[in-house]
Amino acid sequence: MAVTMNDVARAAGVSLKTVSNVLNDYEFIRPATKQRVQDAIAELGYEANLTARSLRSGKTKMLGLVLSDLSAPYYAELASRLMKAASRRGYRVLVEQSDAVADVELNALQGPFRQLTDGLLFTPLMIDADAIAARSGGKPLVLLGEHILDSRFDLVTMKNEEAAAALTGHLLSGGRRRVAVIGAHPGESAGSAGLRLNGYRKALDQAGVPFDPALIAPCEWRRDNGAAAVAGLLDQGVEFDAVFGLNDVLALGALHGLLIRGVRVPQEVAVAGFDDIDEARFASPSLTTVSPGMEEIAERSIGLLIDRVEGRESSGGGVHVEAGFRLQVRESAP
Amino acid sequence: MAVTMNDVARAAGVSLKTVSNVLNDYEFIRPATKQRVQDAIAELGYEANLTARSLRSGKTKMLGLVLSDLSAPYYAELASRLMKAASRRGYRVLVEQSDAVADVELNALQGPFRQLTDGLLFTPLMIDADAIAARSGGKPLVLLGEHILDSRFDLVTMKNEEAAAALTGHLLSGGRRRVAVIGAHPGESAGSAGLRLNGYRKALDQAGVPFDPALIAPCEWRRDNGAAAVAGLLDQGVEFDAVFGLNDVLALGALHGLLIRGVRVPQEVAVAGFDDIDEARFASPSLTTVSPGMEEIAERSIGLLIDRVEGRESSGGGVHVEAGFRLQVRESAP
DNA sequence: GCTGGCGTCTGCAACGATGTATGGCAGGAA
DNA sequence: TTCCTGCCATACATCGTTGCAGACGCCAGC
Repeated sequence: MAVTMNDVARAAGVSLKTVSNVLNDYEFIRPATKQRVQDAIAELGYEANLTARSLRSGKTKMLGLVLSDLSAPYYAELASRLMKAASRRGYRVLVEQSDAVADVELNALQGPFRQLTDGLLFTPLMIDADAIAARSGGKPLVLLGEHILDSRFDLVTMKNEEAAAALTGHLLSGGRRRVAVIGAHPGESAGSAGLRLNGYRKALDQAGVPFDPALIAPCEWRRDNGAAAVAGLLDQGVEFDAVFGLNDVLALGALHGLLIRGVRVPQEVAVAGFDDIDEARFASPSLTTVSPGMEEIAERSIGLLIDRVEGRESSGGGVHVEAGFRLQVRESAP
Repeated sequence: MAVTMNDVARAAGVSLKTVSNVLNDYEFIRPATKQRVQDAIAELGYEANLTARSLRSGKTKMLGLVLSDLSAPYYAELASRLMKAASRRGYRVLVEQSDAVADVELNALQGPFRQLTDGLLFTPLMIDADAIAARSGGKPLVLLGEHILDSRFDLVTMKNEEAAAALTGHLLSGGRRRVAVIGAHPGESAGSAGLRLNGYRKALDQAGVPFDPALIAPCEWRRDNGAAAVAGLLDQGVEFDAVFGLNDVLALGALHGLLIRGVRVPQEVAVAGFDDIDEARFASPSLTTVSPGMEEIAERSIGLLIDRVEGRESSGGGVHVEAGFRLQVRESAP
């Protein structure tokens, strides 16, 4: 059997509760007593039973993270950073993959997963604000990403529109005039795809370059779709001198698709992405992209969530954080 | 407050324990009683309190996964698959990143992390078998990877040596004679690097090609090191007509490094990797590599661990599983 | 010398579930 | 009838911790 607080109490010649008080930094304990208890703890190798503590206190010191797929590089990096940020503050992160399935997202909000965690970081993809509001009980919830913009919820996001505009502006200032966009989600305005497309259009307007719907290729954000999309454009005879992949894996897929077809990058077509995943630096040619300040996103969202969990942040309305971004100009679009 | 079993019992007009019995599929319950209880559960929206259940039963239905860095593509994909495999069997996975720091690895074996989980999947990098044996308490433990080969422990691994030999054989049969190896770990024989290097040497021997130490570039398995290593070889004037990156990110880094220096792949130098991460298919040129049967690794290791946890597998000695592999021939080394 | 307050420590109950032991009530065997 | 056995349900203790209320001793103040 494991050593319990009772064993420690007996060994130190104090009551159970005094041991508990020592462990919880209760103020009024004589230094001598405290020392005796700590010695007993060390001697017996006592470790607090986290399950019992959770049952009693109602806190698990775990935070939930819901995202579609941990194997996507952007999410993998984000998860890694979030876990480190949480760890620094004494929390663990429990990850749930939704596979972008609505039912899974709903269950993560209220099922056993929620019960195991003190607060939730949630990337909603398939469900809307009302569904979230209806399901999410009293526990703290911070949304990640941009699919929901609702004053009821805390949200940590990036400057999608500005960053996309800056990136498009960079392409235009390099003399490109026909910038294809890959990965649009038609009809969506609040999601990353919609916002980034908005930024693209704004940059075109500002430069006086006409918008051509033929240049917009809709698809899901998967690597192979990037390659397929440029192949489609080439096959349809659509002329373009630059490609803006709405995220990096799309752009990298597009890069691959172009090179396969013998199109030179960046001489004939420039390619740019969004996210600045590790891989972007080491592609050939290396990928021009936007760095979304992931470290800031991780730090701020964990900070905000823990503040809520521990009752430090209690402003009623949803707090809205926008992390900064940085243009990473590399070989694919100098 | 949340609904408890007591509320359900009252609503159904039965005792607390009867509700518990219904939930745990106890055999002798009258169908009518069972129905009444289930109705009450549905009506009140009762959900079992997992923390209380854990405290009482001593099981958490969580498995621990210790790896160095979740943002490495190989680990991200592995973690994703492990989580799905666990989920199918009613378990969750709690991930701990060790950053390849010995202390963190040791603490994962015995600290609070261990307490939160019913069993552990562990990728040891910095600590040896004796350290593991000394720290790991009575709970089930399955090792992943190849740094430890000890009959005391269960181990799920891949056929590193055979696969590396097959890959090297492929390069040789394509007419290459000077195959550089990137990512060796000098002095290591049991780890992935050592085993893969062994396979390389065996394939050379079998083909009667002499081994040249000048072709072996030691470095840590990071993307940038791949590029740096080929640059180093080129600068030193070492001649080579193929590069074997001991994992894919090294190979991709090398690919990048070669292309930057104007070396044509595969015309002048062939490049091959190991792991078959998603990115390998979409590199330019696409990367020849070895697919290590990750799905099988995930399935077998989770299966083995849960068998241990639930007491189905109780053979004393360590079970040793080797997943199959497949050569993925692509453009970088046709 | 009594009261009041402060510092220090203690006992009891409770968190919400499950294991053990046991108690009824049938119905069949002795 | 009596005893036993099989089915169904219950009461109580228990897992290891923390919150609450209070007890105890000591000193200051009057």
